[in-house]
Amino acid sequence: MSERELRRNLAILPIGTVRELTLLTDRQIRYYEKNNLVHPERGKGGQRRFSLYDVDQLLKIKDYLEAGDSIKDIQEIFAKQQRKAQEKHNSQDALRRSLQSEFAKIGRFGVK
DNA sequence: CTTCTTACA
DNA sequence: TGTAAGGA
Repeated sequence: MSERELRRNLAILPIGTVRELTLLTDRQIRYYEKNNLVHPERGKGGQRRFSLYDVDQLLKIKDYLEAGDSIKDIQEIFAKQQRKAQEKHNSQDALRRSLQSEFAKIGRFGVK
């Protein structure tokens, strides 16, 4: 994982901050978590710690809900997005391996 | 004071 | 979804 991704997924925001950032109520945020739409970590005392990624997901949830989608619809949308992201990663990984292989061949001919 | 869970005159 | 209750 890149450092950029790591920071985006750093869970440090308390629910109060997330509430202000998303304009959602604590009730709604916890409800969406119960429905597996967001997965905040738990810190001391069982308190939720959200990452910027979680905030982003919550904003998407709000938009989808306002667009008329149900919780289930959103669960499916996220599942689909996750599959696509996975495929993209696999693809990039394959390209990386391919390039590494090509450069290795060139290297063997002593080109410096 | 903030957050957590549970429950519903 | 809101909100009260009772702890942490």
